[in-house]
Amino acid sequence: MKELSTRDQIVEAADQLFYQQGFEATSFADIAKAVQISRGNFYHHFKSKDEILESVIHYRLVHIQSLLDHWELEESSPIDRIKSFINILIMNISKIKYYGCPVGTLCTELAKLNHPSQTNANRIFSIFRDWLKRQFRLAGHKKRADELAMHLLGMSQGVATLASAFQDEKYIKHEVKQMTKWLDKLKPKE
Amino acid sequence: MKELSTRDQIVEAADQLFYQQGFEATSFADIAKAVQISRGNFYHHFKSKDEILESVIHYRLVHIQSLLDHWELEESSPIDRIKSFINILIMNISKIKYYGCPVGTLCTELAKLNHPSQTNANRIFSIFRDWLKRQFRLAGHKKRADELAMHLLGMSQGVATLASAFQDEKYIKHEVKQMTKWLDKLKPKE
DNA sequence: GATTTAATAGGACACATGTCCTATTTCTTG
DNA sequence: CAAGAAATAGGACATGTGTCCTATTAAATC
Repeated sequence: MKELSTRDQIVEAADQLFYQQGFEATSFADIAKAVQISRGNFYHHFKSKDEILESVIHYRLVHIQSLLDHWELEESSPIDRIKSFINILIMNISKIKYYGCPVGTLCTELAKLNHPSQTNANRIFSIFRDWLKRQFRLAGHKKRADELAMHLLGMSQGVATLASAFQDEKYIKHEVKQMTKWLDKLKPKE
Repeated sequence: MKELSTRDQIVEAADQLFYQQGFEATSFADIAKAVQISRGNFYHHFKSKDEILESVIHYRLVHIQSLLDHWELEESSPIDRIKSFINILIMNISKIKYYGCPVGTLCTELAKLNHPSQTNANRIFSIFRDWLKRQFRLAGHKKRADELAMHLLGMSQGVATLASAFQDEKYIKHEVKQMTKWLDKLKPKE
């Protein structure tokens, strides 16, 4: 059991709550209650709600980057790395079933709110996009790398959205199989 | 120019605002201002915000159903009908670029709010799903009909989500082409 | 034309929320 | 140990929101 600073506890609690309830629907009081601190203490660490959001986005950026770095070392072939990406859907299947994709749902909400942090949140998508692009390029898809990256990103977004609407885990599993098959059949054209 | 009842004006304004700003982020005052009526008058037509939401969902259900019915009459082959569905992404491209899919984003938000109307909103997805399923079956895909319907629904959801995150119309157009190609290459297995 | 019903306006009210302030406690540092 | 800084608590405040009430006007019905 790690000893986390109050600030980190707040960020982690906010991260979860923003994911499960949405940013707007999550109040200061909600987060304070989750961490079991007073609102006053809260304000000592974060001057505003937007500041928490910034920290949560940064927290996610770092977390995801380290995940991708890990795969870069762990898996030997680019195709296997991409499969690790696809497998996120399986790893988080029970949460996705209820709350969809944490990245997609946040970006969508911030877009509607026209929130200043919108651009920063979209960077999370960009990290995935660039990483996937890199893997596809390494796999020999020189010119289509970005196109394929976007396609795969879009697929997983759609799966997450539908899965949460229909609360259907079986659908996720089936689509993951299809995506893996699609990946294996992909042949470099150049 | 049609003469719309105040009630219908409210529903249409709420429909737009819920799409562009989200349900939670849209206040009574916002809708009242859009229709240019007082809050008092407002409350005469709708007792609560949830009641407006119910009406908006019903409004969308009816609208979409009539759209699908129209395609059923207009297009002769099931494949062409499915292409009409795919083409929604092009018809609404400029709005999707900013706000994503009206169905997906609403269902996602209501899921996070754990809102009572969640089930009703998901019915919009079901209308599309059942209709697509029907078309695929007519096209000869007996056993895979629902699977293919869900796949196509998921694809378009993903496209809408990513397109709004990256504000990229070109991506939409490209994916639509891919989907159309995929559809043409689909061969019934039985 | 008189009476009832619907529509509209504008304000009142309770509540939650983000923000901020001021004490008190705990920790750090010289 | 003493002095300063950081952390925590709890309450104050303005604002916005959903809800509701009471008048006044317009429409409909007999």
